[in-house]
Amino acid sequence: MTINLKQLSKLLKLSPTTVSRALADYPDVSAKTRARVKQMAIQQGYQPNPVARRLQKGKTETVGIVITPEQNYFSDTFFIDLLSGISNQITRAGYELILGVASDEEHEMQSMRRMVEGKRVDGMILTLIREQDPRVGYLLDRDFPFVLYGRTRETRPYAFVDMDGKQAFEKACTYLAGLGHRRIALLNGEPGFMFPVGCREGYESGLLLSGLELDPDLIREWKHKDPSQSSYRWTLELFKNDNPPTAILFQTEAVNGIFKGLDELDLQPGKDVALIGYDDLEIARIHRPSLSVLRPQAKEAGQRVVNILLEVIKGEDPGKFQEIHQVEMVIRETSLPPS
Amino acid sequence: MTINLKQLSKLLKLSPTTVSRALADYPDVSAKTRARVKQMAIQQGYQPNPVARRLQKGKTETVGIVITPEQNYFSDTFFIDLLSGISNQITRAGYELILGVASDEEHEMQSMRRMVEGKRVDGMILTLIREQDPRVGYLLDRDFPFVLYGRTRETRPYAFVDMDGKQAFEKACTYLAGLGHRRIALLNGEPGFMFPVGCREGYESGLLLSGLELDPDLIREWKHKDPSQSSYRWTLELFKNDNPPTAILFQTEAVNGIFKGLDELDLQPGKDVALIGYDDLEIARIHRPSLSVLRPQAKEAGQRVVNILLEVIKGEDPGKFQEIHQVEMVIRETSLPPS
DNA sequence: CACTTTTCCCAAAACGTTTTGGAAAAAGGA
DNA sequence: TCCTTTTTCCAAAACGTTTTGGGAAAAGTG
Repeated sequence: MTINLKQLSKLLKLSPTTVSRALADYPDVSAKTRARVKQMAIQQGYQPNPVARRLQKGKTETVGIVITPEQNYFSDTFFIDLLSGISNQITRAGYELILGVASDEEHEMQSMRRMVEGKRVDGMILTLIREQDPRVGYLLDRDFPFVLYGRTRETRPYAFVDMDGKQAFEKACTYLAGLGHRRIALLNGEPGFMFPVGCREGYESGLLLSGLELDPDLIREWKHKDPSQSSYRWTLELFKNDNPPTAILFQTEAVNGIFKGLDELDLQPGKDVALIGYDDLEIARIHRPSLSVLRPQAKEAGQRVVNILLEVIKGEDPGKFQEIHQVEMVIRETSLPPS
Repeated sequence: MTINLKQLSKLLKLSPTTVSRALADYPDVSAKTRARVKQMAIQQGYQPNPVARRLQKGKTETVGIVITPEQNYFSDTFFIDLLSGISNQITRAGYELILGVASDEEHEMQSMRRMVEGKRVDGMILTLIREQDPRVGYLLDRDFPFVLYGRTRETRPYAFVDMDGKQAFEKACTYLAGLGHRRIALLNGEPGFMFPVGCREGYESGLLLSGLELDPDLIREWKHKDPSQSSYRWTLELFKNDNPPTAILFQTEAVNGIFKGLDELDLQPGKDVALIGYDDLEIARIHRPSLSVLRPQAKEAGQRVVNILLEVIKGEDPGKFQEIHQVEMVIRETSLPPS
C-alpha cells in the first residue's frame, strides 16, 4: 500500500535509478524492463511520494488561490464554475490547489504572502481584482508566476483571463435601446474593483451607439459586502427620478435587492421595467418572469487560467497570455420593449 | 529572500543543526545563541522550506477537502462560513488546505483517493454526508485520519462535528405549534443524505410533543441539484391538499422555489403561511417579510473540525471527538400565528 | 579480430530540513 | 586537583525522490 522506490527496486532486483527512469519513460531503459517495472509498480500500488519529488525537483507542484467571501462574489454559480474549471485542470496536471480564505484585503495579502514567501506554491491565481491592486505589484516585483482572472491598471506585462464586460454591457444596452428603451439605468458593482469599469464603458458605449445620452442620475453602485441592501436602496432612489428608467442593467448578484425595490414600488419586473443581469445564477432561471442575462463561461475561463499559469511557471513570458473572453447574452422574459 | 538553513548557519558561523534547534527552541542551545540565531533569521527573512521539512518529518502538514458544488450546499453562506472557519484554523496550525472540486459522487471518491493514496494529505475533512457513505468506510478501513462535518450510519467509532438538526427542527416545530399552527409541513432535503434524517426526526418529535399527528402528505423532499425547481413543484402540490398546511419548515436553500410557489398561489409568506428555514442566508434577511430561520454557527463548527482533525492526526482516538452543536432560532417576520 | 558505437544499467550526489548520538568545554563537587 | 555532571554545540544520517556522470556489456563496423 505504501511501498517506496527503494522497496520496489529491491523487489525488481534493480537499482532505484533504473526504476525511477523506467517509470518516467526515459529511453535508456530497455522496453522489456520498463514493462516489467511498470507492471510491478501497478501491482504493488506504488506511487512516488510527492513530497520527496517536490524537494528534488525544487517545485511544489502547487498553486494557490485566496478567496474573500465577505466581499461576496463567492456566493454563486459563477465562482463555483470558475473554481471547478481551475480544480479540474490542476488535477489533470498532477498539481495541487491550496486554498486561503481571507476576511478582508489585508488578510488577503497576508495569506498570499504566506504562500509565496513560505515557498508553498509555484504560482498564484488572483480573482476579484481591484483597479489598483497591490497584489499584482507585489508579485511582479518578485517575478513570481501568477495569472489574474480579471485585469488591473498596471503597465508592466502580466497574464490574465478576463471576461469582456465591456462588450457584454454594450450588447445588452444596444439590445434594450433597439427595443425602444430610452432611459436605461446601470446598477453597477463597487467602485475600486476593475470589473465595473468595463461594465460602465460598455454601458456608455452602448448608449452612444444608440444615440442616447448619458444621464449620471441613472448610474448607481452597490456594495460588495451587502449587494442586496445597497441595490434595494438604489432601486428606490432611481425611481424617485422625475424621468425614471424603463430598463436596468446590473450584476445578477444584486437581483434580490432590485426585485424587492420594484415590488415595493409596485413595478413588475420585465413588464414595467426591463432587466438584464450579468451572470446566470439560479435565481435568474427560477424567477418568474425569468431573468434575461449575460452569461460568462466561467468554467472554461478557469481551465484557461490554469493552463496559462502552468506555462508561466515553466518560464514563458506572461505578456503573451492576455485573453478576453466573449460573453453570451441569454434573452429570457425580462427584456421586453417599454410599455 | 530565499535563504536556506545552510546559508543562514554559515552567516552565523554555527552548524545547521544548532540553528535548526535554536529556532525550534530546543533547550540544548544557549539563550544567547538562540537569540542571535532568531534575530539573524528574522533579519534575513529565513523561513524553513516546508517541502524539506515535510519530507524529514514524514508529514505533509496538509489536510484535504473535496466539495461537490453540483449537489449544491456550496452556493451559500453556510458553506463559506464553514470553509472560513476551517481555513483560519488550518493556517494557524501552519498547515495547508488542499481543495478538490468534484462533479459527482464518483469523482468525489476519486479525488479523495488521490489525496489519500498519493500521500498528499495527513487527514481529510468530509462534508455533505450520506446515510451510507462509502468514504467513511474507506477511510476507516485504512485507518486514515478524518473528521466528518455531519454524521453517517456506521458502527465503528469516528470523529464528527454535527449540527443538531433534530433539536433545531423540533424547536421550530413546537414553536409554530405553540402559535396555534395545526398543519405544519416539512419540505425536507434529499433522501440519501444524513442531514434530512435528523430534520425529520426533529419535526416528528416536535409534532408529538405538541400533540399533533403526523400526516405523510405534509412531507416532501427536494433535490440537491435543483433546490428551487423541486421545492417550487412541491409547494404547489402541498396546497392541492384538501387540508393545506399553515406553516412550512424547510432548508433555506429551497426558499426561492417556495416563494415562487406561494406567489403563484396568491399566498403571502408569513401572513398566509408561516415559514422557518434552516440556515441564515442573505435572502432570508433581505426578503420582506424577512424569514425566520434556524441559524447554525458554521464558522465555529469549521474551527472545531480542524482542531479535532489535528488531534486525530496526532494519534488521538477519534471516538473521543463526537460533537453535536446546538442551533439557534432567529424569529423574524415569517413566523406568525395562523390567520 | 580489434575498434567504435549503442544499449542498458547503476552508484553517488543532491534537494533542505530534522533527528540521532555523541563530544568538547564549562561548571560543580570532593 | 581530579572526577562528575551539565551545558553547549555539531557531524552524520535520514526522509524518498530525481539527476548526474559514468561504466560494463552487447552490438555494429571495417
